Amino acid sequence: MSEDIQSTEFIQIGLPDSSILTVKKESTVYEIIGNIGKGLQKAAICAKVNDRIVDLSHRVSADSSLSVFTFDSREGKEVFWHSASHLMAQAVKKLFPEVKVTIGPAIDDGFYYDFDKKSPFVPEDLERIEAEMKKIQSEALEITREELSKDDAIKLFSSLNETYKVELLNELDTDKVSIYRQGDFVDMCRGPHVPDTSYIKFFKLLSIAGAYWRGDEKNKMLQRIYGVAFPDQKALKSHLAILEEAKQRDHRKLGKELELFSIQEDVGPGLVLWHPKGARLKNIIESFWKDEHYKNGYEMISTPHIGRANLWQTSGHLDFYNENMYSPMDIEGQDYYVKPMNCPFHLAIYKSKSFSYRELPLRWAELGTVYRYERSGVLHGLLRVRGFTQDDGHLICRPDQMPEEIDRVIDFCLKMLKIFGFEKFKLYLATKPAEKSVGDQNMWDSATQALEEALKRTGIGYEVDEGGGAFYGPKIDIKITDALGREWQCSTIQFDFNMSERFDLTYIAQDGKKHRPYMIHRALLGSLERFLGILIEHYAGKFPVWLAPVQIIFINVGEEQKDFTEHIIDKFTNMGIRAESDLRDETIGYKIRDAIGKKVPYIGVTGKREAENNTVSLRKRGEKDSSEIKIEDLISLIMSDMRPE
RNA sequence: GCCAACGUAGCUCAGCAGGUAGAGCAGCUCACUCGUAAUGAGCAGGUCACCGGUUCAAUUCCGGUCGUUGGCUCCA
Repeated sequence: MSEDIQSTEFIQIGLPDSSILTVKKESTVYEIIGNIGKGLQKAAICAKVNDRIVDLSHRVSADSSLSVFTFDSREGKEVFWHSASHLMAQAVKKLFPEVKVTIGPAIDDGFYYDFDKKSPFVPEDLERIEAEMKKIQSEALEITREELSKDDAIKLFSSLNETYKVELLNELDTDKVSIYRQGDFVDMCRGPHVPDTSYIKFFKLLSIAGAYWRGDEKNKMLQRIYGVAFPDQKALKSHLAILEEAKQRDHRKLGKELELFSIQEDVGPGLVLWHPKGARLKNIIESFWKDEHYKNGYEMISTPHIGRANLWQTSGHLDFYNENMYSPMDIEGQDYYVKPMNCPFHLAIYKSKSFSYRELPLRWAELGTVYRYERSGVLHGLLRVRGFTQDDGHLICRPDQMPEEIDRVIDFCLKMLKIFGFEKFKLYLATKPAEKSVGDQNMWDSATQALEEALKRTGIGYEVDEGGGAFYGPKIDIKITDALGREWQCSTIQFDFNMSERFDLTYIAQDGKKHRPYMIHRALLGSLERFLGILIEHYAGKFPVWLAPVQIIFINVGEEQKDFTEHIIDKFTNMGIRAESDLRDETIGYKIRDAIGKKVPYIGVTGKREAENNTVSLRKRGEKDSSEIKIEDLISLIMSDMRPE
């Protein structure tokens, strides 16, 4: 090559900090990163070259932009975990050659791989697989990408008897596919991947589960293995610690320990029994909820648990929600159904008189207990039950009032959730379901648009959940993030053109004619059962004073202070403070320990000194030291925390 | 509903190559009267989820049912 064209052998790489790096043409991404820094080169997992995420072995042949992803980025994690799933698949194929591989993606907090295996994996298999993975990891097998034609790929995977891969290939409409090899393992995969198996240093296989091929219950059930992996030991350990912490906070465990609720076989799965302390908690939330609703312009209404078939026919539930409803009961020859939703009753109230445009908007709310058939396998503590109390509400308004009503309800909702200690939210716009929906397309379009505009006005940002709407309309769902960073959906704001049609709702407008109002269903906490389950885990059972079923436990030091302690309890109880005493003939250390286990905000010790001074020795939750406080001061301390904010 | 695991005292869990069960905690009684995370002793507590089969004998083995758990599908 002559001197004068040498310049064309170099290309320019633009970095995110807008600096330019000049490198040799056909350099690998890995080499280029080496020019940025050795540390980054070592930590790099994949990179984005001109908006395409590529392997580090990717050769760059023209001027490009480049950004590097380490494990700390979402992209880096995804590639890392995806490679971990391949490592696991390779180990499984080695140990169980007869197994067919299917797919193995990264998920939010780890990865899985689905295998078709005749006899399911047993827990001991996980250890063997982990050991094999360790071996392959230490061999540092290079992970290489190849591109080949679809036909060649089909031939390849047919020869390997990987029928699932062949099935996937047959459905691809591209001509060229990529495969990745590591040692003797080959998988069809878009990639990218880490450069070699040594990257996947620290991992743990967590669980085995059945999963349908392609997520369709009509298909064969495959064997799924879940795992996590990290580039360093500390991260793995802290991840496992979070899993352990989640176990400790499990609302089913705490619900039992703190005597909040039970779900019993003889009563029925998915049916919650609220014990005194749990009912206390639930009642506190309910009365707070009612107060807030009155303050925010709502009226409370109250409706029955069952209704005649006619009602459910009119509402469309018998046609569209039947699989979630329980069989009817016969009352004097008429079919009655237990309610799966409250709305038909609310609309029946609306129908009972005629409304002027001046009376709108109506905001009606009810803590209505509904019953839905849930398949046995989906029940889960308080988070998924068959009977639950919705914090339901319906807004009926004129079309011109609609945007403001949606704004108001979103605002109300976020305020409410913040009061319960949730700070992070995600908003979703759920659009028309592909199958099973009512109402014409225009209605769907305009309703969806109205919700979307309201979402935009929040300024929080939102995602679209395509096809996630209810059969009767599009909706906004709000997800909260709890203390452990887990997301939960509670709130839902659902547009409903359909129900007002079906019930023929009208109001008299200024023109003296009947017009159709708009209707919104909304639940802020969702289901009280689920919300309480989430709250228990969010607070790890250590409820703030205003929610704590027991706010203070008094412990007497000796027999002589029994009367004094009982006198205090009476006083506190009269003030509406939730106080208990432990007057047992036990050592104070024992009773303190017991009270700490109950996670109450305050423990008050009453001994000789306190009885003489009319004080209490106050020990706050989480603190080891205590301090003497006057009874009156203690009362005002607790009283000042009786309401949130 | 599907795949897998599990179901023993109020709770957490041992145990049983088949001979009707044991611990700790909680409970009760007694003694101790105690100053901030377990005082000591004693007592009581179980149709080993339920139904059926094999067996001289089943908590143990086999089958079914119910329930729970981890997922899948579905969802507040």
